[in-house]
Amino acid sequence: MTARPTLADVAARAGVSASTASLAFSGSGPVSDATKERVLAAAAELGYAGPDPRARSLRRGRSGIVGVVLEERVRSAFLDPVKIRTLDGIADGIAPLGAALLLLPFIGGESEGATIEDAPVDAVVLIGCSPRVGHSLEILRRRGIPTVAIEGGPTGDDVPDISIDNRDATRRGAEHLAELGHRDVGVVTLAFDAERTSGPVDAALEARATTQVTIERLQGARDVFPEAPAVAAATSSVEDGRLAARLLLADASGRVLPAERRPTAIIAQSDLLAAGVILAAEELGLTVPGELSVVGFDGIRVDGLRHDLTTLDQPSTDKGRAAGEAVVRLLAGEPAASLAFTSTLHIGDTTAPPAR
Amino acid sequence: MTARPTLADVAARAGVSASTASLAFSGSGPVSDATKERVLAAAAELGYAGPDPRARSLRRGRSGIVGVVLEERVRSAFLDPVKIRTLDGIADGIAPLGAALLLLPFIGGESEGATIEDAPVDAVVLIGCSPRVGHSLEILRRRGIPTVAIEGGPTGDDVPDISIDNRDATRRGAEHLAELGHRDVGVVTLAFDAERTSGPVDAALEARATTQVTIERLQGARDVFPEAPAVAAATSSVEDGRLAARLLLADASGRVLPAERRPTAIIAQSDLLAAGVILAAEELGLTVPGELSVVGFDGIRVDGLRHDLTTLDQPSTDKGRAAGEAVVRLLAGEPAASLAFTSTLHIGDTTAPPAR
DNA sequence: CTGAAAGCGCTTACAG
DNA sequence: CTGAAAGCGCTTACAG
Repeated sequence: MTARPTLADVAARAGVSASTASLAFSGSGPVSDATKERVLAAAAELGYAGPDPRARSLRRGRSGIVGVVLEERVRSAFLDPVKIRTLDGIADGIAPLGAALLLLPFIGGESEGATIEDAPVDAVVLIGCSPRVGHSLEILRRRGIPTVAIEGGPTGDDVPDISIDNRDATRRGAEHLAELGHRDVGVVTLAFDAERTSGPVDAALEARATTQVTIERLQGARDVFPEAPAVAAATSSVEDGRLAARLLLADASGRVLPAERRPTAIIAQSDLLAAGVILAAEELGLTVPGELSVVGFDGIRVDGLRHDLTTLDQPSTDKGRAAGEAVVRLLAGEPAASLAFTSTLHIGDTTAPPAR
Repeated sequence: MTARPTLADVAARAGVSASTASLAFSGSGPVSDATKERVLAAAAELGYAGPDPRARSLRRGRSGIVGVVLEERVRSAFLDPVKIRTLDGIADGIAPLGAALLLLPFIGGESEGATIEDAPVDAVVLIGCSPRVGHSLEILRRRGIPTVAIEGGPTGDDVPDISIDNRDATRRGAEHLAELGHRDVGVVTLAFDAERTSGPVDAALEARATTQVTIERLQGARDVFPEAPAVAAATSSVEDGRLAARLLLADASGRVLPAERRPTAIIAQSDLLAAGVILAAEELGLTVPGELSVVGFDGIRVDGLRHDLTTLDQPSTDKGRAAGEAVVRLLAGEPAASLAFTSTLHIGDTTAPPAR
């Protein structure tokens, strides 16, 4: 026979009923050792590799798969170390489920295929806030799929949101600079909108902002330095941090500004951006922290950075793990609450009193 | 009613048969507009979100999911830009399928849950070679799941393997150095074994090597410089590249070796390692390429690196896309052949004639 | 400890 | 264009 063998074939060959054969595989019922052995032997002879997961998941009502909705395509999502850690935490958090992670493209992409609209998932984790989170939530609610958001903004009572103290944490970083004596402080921000507009931040850009995290962290900086000029970076990367910093430290022709016309410190909204700021400073002949203090955000180790960055250490993995644990709870029919984590100010060697 | 509505409920409410309701949703048969509308209206009233993917996949015999087997846990896998690009290419290649990607942990990890042994996948892509690839292939063969390997080494006729010219490409990079006049060349390699042993490479380490890529690239370097000393890095990262390079450029106390006792060029087996080599050189006061030439491998843009790295540009995304396309072909019942891509030597500004 | 029966929710030939 | 029927492959109460 060329068709793949089924449990019925195995049962027939072993001379038992399908029910008994099923029990022999799942181990969830009493089967005599002798029978079990006979079933397994028959399976081996037939080349039967175990119960079909599709049939099992229909029957059990569970697929054993947890979906993760990424904001962008795979490539861009995994360029961000924080997102990777979060994903790793999710994998950890759902470990008791023994479920695998299904990468789901953000709806709105033209992917006709598996989306949150029809993927065989038992639960979904939404990563990152976005104007379209609302729409995703609606679809998932309708499908009755338990959902957890990470930094999803307001989600409603049925969807736990796992977040961090973006504003408070940034404020603490800013206060650290203020205590060192800094008065002229610039900010290098993450993107504000889906178009990832880069360059000096003005009221118009702030008004059309859709990225909660960027706004909250900017507010934290402004809580201490209300007049701080800000420059938006297109992506969270060293290179874009470098470009943004040059707008704060150099003139149009790329020459370093005189000391009284440039900030003595820069608050970057991510560690990758901060690494770019440091790079820009050093290229312009400015020492860090002597002539420029730099504060980051995230607490990742930037590969290749030779500084101990002063930063707000956020628990990315914990965030993911908490989301995973919330999924486990929801699937067990238990309530799962929203949760806000606290970031820790790590004082490294990139901040010091200003030279003047 | 509190239970989730089914297609039968919708059909009943619309006053049609289940078959017709099914057709209204799938669009794969002739249904009058009026009937279709009635069905959709009934679905809306009942809050029916569409056919259950589990039932559909059982009936159709397809789940719409392609599994990707990673060598390690999520975190480590996504630290490697080449792997991310490959994944992105796979997503691209299987796009016609409209299938989603399921991240499967390498078997052998203790994950009890969804593995290649029982995940509801239509096909699987194995990324990266490893001693355990053989075992994975056996399981997948038994399950009758079409499989494609990327750099999987010898896989057998039924499993297409997508690879690149690791040895030839590296040899071309080495020849470029030879033509520039280099005679004393060192190599910084990727890991040889699962334990990721780092440090000077000796015969014993080479003998127990399990990573095909590392071996092939080392052979390519030895084709031109048979005596080249090699140092293994634990991971493909800037930091580990820096540490390995120091073993070739400095003495035990960290002082730079005299010119006649250190290589004039280093071949690194990845661009991240090459960036680390450059970093080490600059920290030791050596100029690149004046006092040290550096060749990388991969052709990724290393975030923050201010050099135009001389490297072997490998088509990572194409590799992934080809694997995805092979999956599409296998699922269509067509044959899919193994494929070897060619890398291109990109001559940047990190190689020059040796000073002496 | 084992078996007969029902059914998970859908799709697909097959008639009409 | 629409409906009745069978069945995808399994698991789970329920009897015995």
